[in-house]
This record gives sequence, C-alpha cells and structure tokens, in this order.
Amino acid sequence: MALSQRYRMTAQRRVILEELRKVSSHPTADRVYEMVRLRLPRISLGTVYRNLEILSECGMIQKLELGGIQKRFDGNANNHYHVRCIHCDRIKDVPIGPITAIEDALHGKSDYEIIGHRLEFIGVCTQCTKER
Amino acid sequence: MALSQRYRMTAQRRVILEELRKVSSHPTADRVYEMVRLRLPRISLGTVYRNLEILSECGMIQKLELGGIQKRFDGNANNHYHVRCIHCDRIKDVPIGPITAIEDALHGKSDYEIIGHRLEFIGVCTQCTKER
DNA sequence: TTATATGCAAATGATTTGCGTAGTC
DNA sequence: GACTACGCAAATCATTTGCATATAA
Repeated sequence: MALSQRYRMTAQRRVILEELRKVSSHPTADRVYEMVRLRLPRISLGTVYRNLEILSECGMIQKLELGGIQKRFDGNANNHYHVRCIHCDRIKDVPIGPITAIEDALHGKSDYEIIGHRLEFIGVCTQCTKER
Repeated sequence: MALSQRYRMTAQRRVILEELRKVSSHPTADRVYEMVRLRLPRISLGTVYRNLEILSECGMIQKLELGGIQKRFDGNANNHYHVRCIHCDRIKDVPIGPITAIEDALHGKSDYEIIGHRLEFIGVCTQCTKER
C-alpha cells in the first residue's frame, strides 16, 4: 500500500517473480504458491499473496481482475488483453495492442471522466473445442 | 443451476426484482438485501443470493462480474456497458450499444474461438471529481 | 400433492492480517 | 541497527449450502 516504502529483494520475492515470468498460464495465487514451493518449500501462502500484491503495485507483474472468482497473475507487465475459455477458464494473451478507440466511442456520452477500460475476450480454447 | 426447473414467483423473488428495477445504482447483493428488507423484514440474505442467481440465469436481471470484489446486479437485462468510478466504485450505465467491432480486431489472431467480450470503462464520477 | 423456495445457521473458499522472529539494506 | 519481510495461524468477508419447514402451482 505504502508507495513510499523501500522494498527489499528477498529470495521469496525473486523466486515468485522468476516463476511467474517462466509461464504463460496466468496462474492463480495458489498455483503460484505450488510453483514456488518446489524451490522454496517453507514459503507460506501469505507471503505469496503479499508479494504478488507488491509486485503488481510496483508494475513488475500484472494482476488480472476481470471475470472469475480467483485473481490471476501475469508475469508480463505490458498492458495487453486476454481471452478466457468459457469452459475451463484457461487464459491466454491476445496479440493485439491496446484499442484506444474504445474510449473514443464514449466521448461526451458519460459524465464520468474516462481514464481507461478493462476488456477481456470470452471464447473456447482449442482443447475444449476438441473435447466437445 | 437446473435450467429445466419450473421456477415459482414467490413474494421474495418479485420484490427483489421490483426493487432492483427501481434503482440505477447497480447494487451489491447485501445492498439488495437492505433494500428488500424494508418491505420483507424477515427475508434472509441467503434467499437474496439464491434469487439474484436465478433471476440472472433466467435473463431477467444482469450479474456484473468485472472489476471489484463484490458482484453487482443490474435490473436492466439488456446488454450494455458500464463505467466504474476508480475512487468510490460507483457504477453507471454507458449510453452506447455493444461494440461488435471489438471482436473483429481479434479475427484470425487467436486460436480461441471468440464468442464475446466483457468491457468495462474506468473513470472518475462527478461526485469524486468535485471532492478532489 | 409435491416439487420448489424459504429462513436460519453453519460451512466454504479466497484473501488478509496480527504477531513474534528473521533477514535485508 | 532499523525497518521490511517472513512463517504461521487466526480472522475476515462474500458467497454458498444443508436442513427442516413453508408455499406456489
């Protein structure tokens, strides 16, 4: 929360960041916990949550807060969109840049001062397409 | 869950629907509970949750599952977008229709079969603009 | 009459937090 | 050495669920 804090690079924080950057699966916090625990068996789930929060605050990772119950985390901090499989909840990056035109569509039509948007695509992943 | 069920119009369900249609505030489940309790003091929170679920399943209301911790409900079942105030979380309808072109931008660029999108605008409401 | 719905309370599940100790800067 | 972070366990908060009873169709 405190943006003026001096953050320290602990082993836990480094490993969480490394593991998250290794995968493209957009894991939940407890999946990250599982992944990290292979290298740091004594790490606690609370530490994972705390660090995911701090890392996303610092802009080193991304916290995805769209559909779904659990939050997902993305080692790629660059702003980009995602597709979520409606059946299995698998999330994949989408290879298109930010569509700024979306906000233009709203110009002068809302009394809110528009500062951004959240967009997520819904679809069916290749695996689920096969299985049905 | 069971789509083949025969739903009954109980007093509780009717009042929840009526109250939700009265407001444009996109309340959380417990706000709906408060609203409904003025007319049905003995209703339980569980009943409110169960009915909000059923009503949105039937397409009579909308469940908003974008940013934020708590789900929000919308008495207007027509598909439309929302703006969320980044400071106070107030949600307002946005007077533009579905932007189908958004999905076209993705054509051929993802191996997911795209079936839709979720979009929410982020902004600052008039009240929060004044207060800052 | 009979399946669906309710009220109540307890359970669940994700996330957060308090606290005493450990480690970084 | 001072302050941030950790591990652990308990707390929180939104939401869901089991169960006995009530009610719509």
